[in-house]
Amino acid sequence: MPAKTAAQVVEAPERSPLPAGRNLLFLREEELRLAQDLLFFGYRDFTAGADEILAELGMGRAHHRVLHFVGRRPGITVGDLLGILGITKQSLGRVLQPLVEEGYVTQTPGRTDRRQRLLALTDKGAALERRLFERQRETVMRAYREAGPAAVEGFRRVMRGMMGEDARAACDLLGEPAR
Amino acid sequence: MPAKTAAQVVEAPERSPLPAGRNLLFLREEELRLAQDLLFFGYRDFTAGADEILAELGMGRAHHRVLHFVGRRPGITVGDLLGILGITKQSLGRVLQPLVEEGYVTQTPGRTDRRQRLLALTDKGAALERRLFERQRETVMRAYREAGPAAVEGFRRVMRGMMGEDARAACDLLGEPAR
DNA sequence: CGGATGCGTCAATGATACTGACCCAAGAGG
DNA sequence: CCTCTTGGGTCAGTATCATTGACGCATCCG
Repeated sequence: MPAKTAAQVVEAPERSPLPAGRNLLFLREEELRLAQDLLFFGYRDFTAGADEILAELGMGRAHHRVLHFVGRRPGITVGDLLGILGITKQSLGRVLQPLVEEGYVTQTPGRTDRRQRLLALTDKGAALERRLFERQRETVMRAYREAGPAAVEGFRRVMRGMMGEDARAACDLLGEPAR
Repeated sequence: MPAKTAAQVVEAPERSPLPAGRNLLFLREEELRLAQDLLFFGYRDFTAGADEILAELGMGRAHHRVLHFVGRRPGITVGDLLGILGITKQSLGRVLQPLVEEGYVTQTPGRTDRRQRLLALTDKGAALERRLFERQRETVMRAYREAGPAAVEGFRRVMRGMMGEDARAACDLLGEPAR
């Protein structure tokens, strides 16, 4: 990952009578309105495909999130998963319990601390997660292909910039090599 | 069943230090996993600030969406708003009715078609919408400033690419000059 | 007139989230 | 051994956001 801080100030004033320097310091109203629209529609359509699959199985988006993050960090503790999802123990329990009962997720006691229940995907769980992943891959790959590699890097930087400190740390951890 | 045809369609001209073959597939998978993480955390934190304000007023995200899109297209019909939001009449009614009763939104009969109820924000509604807007502006402005103008353009292209046809059309309409 | 359209509303259901309280088992420290 | 804390599960109640199906009403239109 190139950690370039190249902030190109040279920006063509497309449809704006404002000077370029001001664009950097003052986010014009219409730009933010557009961002709101993009996030609303984009996020909705990003999740739409996976939602269909989940609905067939009587699951919701929350189940997918559990499958995703458990798949990303096998052996994660319940407490860490709660921190990532930002929900309460009870909310997680309502989703996690069926996933365990139906054989998508395993719970194994921690070696050093046997109070912990380390979570991992079963083959069945990994298969479902992959199915959901592939569906979303179509959506994201199309967007990436249309937008081009440079746009993808920009997308990542902006999305990351909207995250708070906690989310950034959690996101960084998820991207690291095997724990 | 990987017929070699699919694997060989990979674009050749890229002479970057990127590894090829399996590693390329691995990178793509990791890229998409990262995209999933970014969208989850980014969208959540993007809406978090406005959600706090809404919670104080006993409202939810759905109320904000109505205020946003009605403010964006004053005089919009109920049917058009339903199309944009992608929800049912009943779901909208449960949110819209309180907004009208509490004086955030007005309903006025259409001039040409008196069956229509054209929606618009009152001063009170516009003030609340602006309050929510300013809160989100802080989040997005910080992200835009950190990422730079080129990244912002990339972000827009990618988000737009993830939208379906309907959402793109709706999004384009919203960005057009005053109807 | 009769059908289609725009809108509101009824009832029932489900997914996702919350708070507060309580319990159990296991680690940590006196 | 005996508390205190921590990781985890669970119960009860509540709220928001969404669904489907059906019905009513006013209005537009051929």
